[in-house]
Amino acid sequence: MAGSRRRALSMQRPERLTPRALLQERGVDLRDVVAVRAGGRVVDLHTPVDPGVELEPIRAADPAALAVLRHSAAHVMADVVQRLYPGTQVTIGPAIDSGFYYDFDRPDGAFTERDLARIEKEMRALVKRDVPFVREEVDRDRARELFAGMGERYKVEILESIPAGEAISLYRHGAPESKAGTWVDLCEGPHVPSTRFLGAVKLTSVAGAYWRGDERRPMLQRIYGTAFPTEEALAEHLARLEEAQRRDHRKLGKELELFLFHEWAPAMPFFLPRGAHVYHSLIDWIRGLYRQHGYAEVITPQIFDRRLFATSGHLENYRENMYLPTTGDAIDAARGRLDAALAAPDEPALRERAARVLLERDHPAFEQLAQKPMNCPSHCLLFAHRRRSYRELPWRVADFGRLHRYERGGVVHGLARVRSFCQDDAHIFCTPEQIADEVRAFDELLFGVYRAFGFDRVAVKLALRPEQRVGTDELWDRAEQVLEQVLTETGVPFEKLPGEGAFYGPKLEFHVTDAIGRSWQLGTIQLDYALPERFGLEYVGTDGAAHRPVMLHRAILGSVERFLGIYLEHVAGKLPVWLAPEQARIVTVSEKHAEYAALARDELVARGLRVGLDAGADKLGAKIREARLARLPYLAVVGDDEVRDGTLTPRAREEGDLPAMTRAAFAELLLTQAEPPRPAPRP
RNA sequence: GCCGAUUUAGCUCAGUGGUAGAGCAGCGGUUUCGUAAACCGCAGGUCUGGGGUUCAAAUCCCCAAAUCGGCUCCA
Repeated sequence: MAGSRRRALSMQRPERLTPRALLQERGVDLRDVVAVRAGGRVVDLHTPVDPGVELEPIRAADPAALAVLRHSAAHVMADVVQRLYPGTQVTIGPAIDSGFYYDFDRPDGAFTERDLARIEKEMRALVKRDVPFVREEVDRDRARELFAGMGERYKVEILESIPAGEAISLYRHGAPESKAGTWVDLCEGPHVPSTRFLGAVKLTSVAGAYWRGDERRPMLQRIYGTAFPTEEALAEHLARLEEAQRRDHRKLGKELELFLFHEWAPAMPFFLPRGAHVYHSLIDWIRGLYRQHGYAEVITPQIFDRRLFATSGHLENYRENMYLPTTGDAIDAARGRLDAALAAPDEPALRERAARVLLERDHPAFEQLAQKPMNCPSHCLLFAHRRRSYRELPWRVADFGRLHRYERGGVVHGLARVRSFCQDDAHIFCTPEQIADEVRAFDELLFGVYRAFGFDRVAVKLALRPEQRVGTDELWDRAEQVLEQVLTETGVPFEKLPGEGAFYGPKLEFHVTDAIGRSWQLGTIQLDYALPERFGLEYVGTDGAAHRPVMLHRAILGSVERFLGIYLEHVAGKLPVWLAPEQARIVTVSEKHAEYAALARDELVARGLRVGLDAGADKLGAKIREARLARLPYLAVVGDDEVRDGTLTPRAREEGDLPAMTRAAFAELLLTQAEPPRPAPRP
């Protein structure tokens, strides 16, 4: 066994030294060395390594140091928590992208903001004392005895899940001479040499989290925090968080009067005129691209007989996310039958029927209808409505239909996750031979669209078959293969996500990185052999025989709602001229200039521009402030000079003051920028 | 759905058991002004909804809803 041989080797070779000793020999300054990279692994300075292994110090400023530092901060936090709140058990506490967390099982309730402040204070004190971290390898039985003795049930469970033969390591920190003693955790490491390296720690929030992420297991208390080598780095991080808060699309949506929510339609956005304008502009732009790329747009119903979704498999596989509406008539009829049955309680047959009405799900009045959560099934009906020829393929059907999906209360979030939305959805019906070309063409179109919006970093993921799925394994094999092949051919780097595919087919996911470094999934293309099968779709091939088409589900923006939210945050509410609901506003210096300002506004509006007018009694400064807060691309000042010369003095959102220009020149300036972008080919 | 928090005027928020407040926005008036907030006044509230405790509830307790941060799930 590898583990025991490693131990045996180390016994034979007592010359194994610690990286600290080895680096000191080489005269390396160790003051800011957090850990070392030793033959591809990150290890502590005090963990002996095999002689001759390549050592590369990781210094505090190195990005790789952050994870080590934060994981150590999690230990310090757990130590403090267990001292302050006796009886609390520890579970796991990893470093994450933005910091770290530790999950606790605390018998006497949840942690409050106040608790966080208290814990943070104690952590700082411990950091200041600069106590060392020490690693110790022990055998499994000793570790079990240790944690069982401390009553740490979760640690014992983790211990049991460590594969036999793997080394069991403990980490201690603390001052044995002090009253607090040392604190020990079952941990793989590595850790910083001593608490001094945790330059700046901050606890950020508390949350519930299931043990091992499983909603059937106990709910634990998770404390989130973050740590940086210096106070400056922490301050920078907090500033970034504030920036994200400033850009929050929910806040911008309210401030810029784009959309709102109401508790009578939870998680279903209402778009105000300005928001609706942006929304429609996005759709119109995509529509224009469709015309160039051989798509045909269709309109399909909202509500269907249940048989549509029984055929597609949605009622079986997607039921928990579906709205199953009914009609007043159906309810009244059911109620009538129920009343009649209850009025004749001596009739066993009627009583039985009443019982069935009460059971609702057995009664035909319920679940007769289904609100569509996806467009694909109705597109299958369109395909099937007459005989199709191979000459018609690929048939690309686009649909901006409104979709409704019931999402659990805790998961909805602004525009990012809603219950009513539309996608830039299209389905491509094609022959198996056409798949690769279609995926390639889509890929090209998608990258062009993202670049047009300023999303330059795109990550591609290949989501493979999930557990709950329709279709045979052979179909899945073929589908997964073809997607992987196209990606490999086009040379797009990608990551595989096992188990993440849709229930009807594997998919490519396209994730963009926004202006402040966050990643969002937007587009997707999904391969589907199953739906054509279920709907019995066929086309006549060159051979005169019937063949089954393949279906590709694809979207570039994803949901228009979600895209709008992400894009608003990407541009911090500063919509470009082509999308801005109000492209410019004429503001007057005083009310004397109102007449000329109205004339200028009318002229611009007549040229198709979206121009507002502020001729009110406020001072110029106030009007400018208001226009700036509304993030208007341009304002144009009108005072005595402009009225005299027949000009406007524009002020641009980005460039600031511009020289006075004629009204026609200003119109030209706006018109050139009002042109929607053209998706550029990949460089 | 689960854990925790929040909900007071259109918006942002103060008010912790004893007569509901501020700023901004709105409306009216005064001012007619040159690049991020003129001045004065007026109006605006079943304190999210329902139930309870109390002489008395925005405030304490219970139930529900919505929202926020997470978990789980996803476009």
